[in-house]
Amino acid sequence: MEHKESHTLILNNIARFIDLTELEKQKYLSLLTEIKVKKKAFLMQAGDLTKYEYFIIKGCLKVYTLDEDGAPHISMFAVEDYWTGDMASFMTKKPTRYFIKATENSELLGISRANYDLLFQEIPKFEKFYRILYQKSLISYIQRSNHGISLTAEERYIQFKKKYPKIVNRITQKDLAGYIGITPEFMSKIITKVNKM
Amino acid sequence: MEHKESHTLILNNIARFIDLTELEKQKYLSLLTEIKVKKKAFLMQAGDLTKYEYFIIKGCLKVYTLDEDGAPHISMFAVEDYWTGDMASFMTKKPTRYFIKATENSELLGISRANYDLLFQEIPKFEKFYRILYQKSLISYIQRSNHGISLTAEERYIQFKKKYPKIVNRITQKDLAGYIGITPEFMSKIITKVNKM
DNA sequence: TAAAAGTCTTAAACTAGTTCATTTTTTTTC
DNA sequence: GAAAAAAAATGAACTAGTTTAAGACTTTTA
Repeated sequence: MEHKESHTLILNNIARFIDLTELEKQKYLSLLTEIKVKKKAFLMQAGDLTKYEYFIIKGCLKVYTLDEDGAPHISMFAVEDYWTGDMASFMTKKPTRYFIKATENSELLGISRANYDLLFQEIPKFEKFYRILYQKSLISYIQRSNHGISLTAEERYIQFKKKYPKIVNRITQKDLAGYIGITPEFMSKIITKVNKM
Repeated sequence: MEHKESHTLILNNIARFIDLTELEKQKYLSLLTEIKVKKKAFLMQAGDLTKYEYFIIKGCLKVYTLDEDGAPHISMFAVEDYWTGDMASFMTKKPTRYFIKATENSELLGISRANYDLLFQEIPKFEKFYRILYQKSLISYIQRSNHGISLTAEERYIQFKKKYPKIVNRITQKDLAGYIGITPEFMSKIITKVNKM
């Protein structure tokens, strides 16, 4: 059966780890909510209760916290075919400390907490999907947390370019600095230096 | 039914997220391997193929990599009731870049990759167990990777003491420095400073 | 399309964390 | 329980990254 483009995208993402029957696909899609968010608009702000976990169909968003001095620390950039949200807040139902802001006009599919719970009852195969999804995310966050404490800012920048070549060109240098964990001024120095190497 | 102490420990860990019948418990326990490792001995060294994922019954181990200069970067301390290993290498069946060394005489239960795969076939409920286990680990690694880039070494030390009060007293200052991501000399300075605050 | 707002660059003075070297204290080993 | 090995403390000289400030460039908005 033919699906609309956004549905094909998310079903392909899921098909990486589990096979669904046509009926299961329909059931799954019925649990999702379509969300559009314009450039510069917020999907989530600190203090909000986290309604959804999100899958990005189109666009780019930054996920960040603000420290006591008001400086942003970006924990991820979410683009097409990525999952994002604040899992801690989504699971505990406590207010989030994160902001999620679109850096481009974006289209997402969201799953609510109620539907997430329902999903496992109705299609237990999704336990496997999330088991593998979380396992892969875990591997990449373990590496990131090691790199954060063991590499210099310059090395982290080089790693980022290698790992996410397509994302580098879609974000500002300032936001990249917020992800690498340095000031925009020092980011500028690093880029100048690395580019002339 | 009565289980031996190490089995009670791991079954309680699993009972946090799923209920098993007595038969399932027996089946699960039959898939595990008992492992003992003496203080200063390695459970794993860079270059090894990762045979097991481990559950710690007793003792303490450090999981770390060595950088080009030979400096250790510790990614976790594993104590009683913790899970550890190198998930990336365990899943991909490629050699690990990690060392796991016992800092105390330790007893573990290991599950091999073959038995891990078998487990999901025989007791599909374990998909849920690992889904939740990985989800919780992910939440804590996301936080750690954010802290690594946004907090000062002193703040990371204070966080560590708050989060793992029992572990602080079981490890050397040098190893703690390797975890915080600083030199032992600077660790010494921070501790002196924080203790007189 | 002009003005406003935000981003990027550069530079000088500063601070957090490193390096290297030495001494003291604690732990391990025989 | 003495000797050896490892860990911890201290200090001086150094480097990676911050802060503040100002000017140039780019993007957004009316």
